[in-house]
Amino acid sequence: MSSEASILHADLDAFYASVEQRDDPRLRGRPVIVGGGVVLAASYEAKACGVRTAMGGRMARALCPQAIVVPPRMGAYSAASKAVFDVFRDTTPLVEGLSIDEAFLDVGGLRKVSGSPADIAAGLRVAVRERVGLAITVGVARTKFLAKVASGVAKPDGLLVVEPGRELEFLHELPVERLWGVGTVTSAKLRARRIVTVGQVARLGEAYLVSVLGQHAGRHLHALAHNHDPRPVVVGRRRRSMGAQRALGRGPHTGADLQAALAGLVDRVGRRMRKASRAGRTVTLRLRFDDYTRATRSHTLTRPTSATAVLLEAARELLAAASPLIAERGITLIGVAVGNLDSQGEQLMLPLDGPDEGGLDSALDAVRERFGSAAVTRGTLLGRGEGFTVPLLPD
DNA sequence: TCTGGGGTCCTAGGACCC
DNA sequence: TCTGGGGTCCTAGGACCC
Repeated sequence: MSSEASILHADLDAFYASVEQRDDPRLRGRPVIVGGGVVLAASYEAKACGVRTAMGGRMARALCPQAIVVPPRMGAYSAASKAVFDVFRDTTPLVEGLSIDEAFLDVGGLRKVSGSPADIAAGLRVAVRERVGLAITVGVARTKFLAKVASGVAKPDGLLVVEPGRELEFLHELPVERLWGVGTVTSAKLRARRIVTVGQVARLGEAYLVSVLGQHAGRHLHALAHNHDPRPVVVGRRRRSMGAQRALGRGPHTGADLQAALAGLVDRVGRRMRKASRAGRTVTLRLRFDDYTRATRSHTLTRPTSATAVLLEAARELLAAASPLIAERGITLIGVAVGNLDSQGEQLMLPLDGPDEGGLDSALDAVRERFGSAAVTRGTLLGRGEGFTVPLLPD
């Protein structure tokens, strides 16, 4: 680990709501809630009334009757996100995106060019404000984990540098919920044992934490409480699954309703996969029931695909197998996800007339005819046998 | 507080192979 | 006839994050 605090965690404040306030001056300085049924984002003015992300819309309006509720504009948010990430990448090539509105930046080794990490972080905040018109909070520390904790503490519109000499002092005062990976369940387990602060966690043995929280969570928490986090900033992380889901509300829902919803979801996922040139093998059906219990059912195909028809067939079989459960408990949410994502496009086996080059070329021509000339080049051929396996990069 | 839509990672058992 | 240890893949569930 570097001896210098040179990892930045940059996090846009109340992202969706801030984009709305940026784009509509009438919303500035006023409580704004994005999303009607459920709160997707709340401006700081709305948060001051007690409105929280994922809260039901009815409750949010009760807490904050003067709030302005606007529908989400996902296109505007992803455009804003792109612009912000451009600013990040102009700062350092070592950018690891975590979500639409946050990223880690490693600025180690840039001191001579760009100044100290604290200077770089301050400059980043100014650049995001000037170029994109949004407020961003930055935490700076030696580890990713501590940088993330620091930005959480510094919100909103803040900057906090945790110097190496003061790390444990900073960390140990904090409530355990500040630790990345401690959610409601872990927090409740710890609080039941009168463990409330990170400092208290740090005084516990690893074996004890493992006995309470399990192997991974126990070790993880032990390490974090001592600020041990060797994870580097990783560039170019790829998505591992793609999914879509839809809340259905309380029933009754007919079989035809469910089939239609399923087809719509698979169509959406398939489109997104093809657009991203990804193919996947594992189809997972997600269900949530009237009593808020959940179930998943999955099936792994022999070959990766992004073809809607193939994915839908697998999803339908999973749904059919789950129908007794649905009849028993009542369904309120249905989702489909495709995992085991391949970096290649969909692969197609091409039969070959003969082993000669002419056979190859005519096979390629056949593919180009079907999928467009950009779909495949000779350099993309994978193997030779009965034919060729061609990674398709569909439109 | 009665819950949307998008993800990540881990655990654990069973099948299967050597 | 009874029996190892190790590894990988699949499935289902769960915790957590924004």
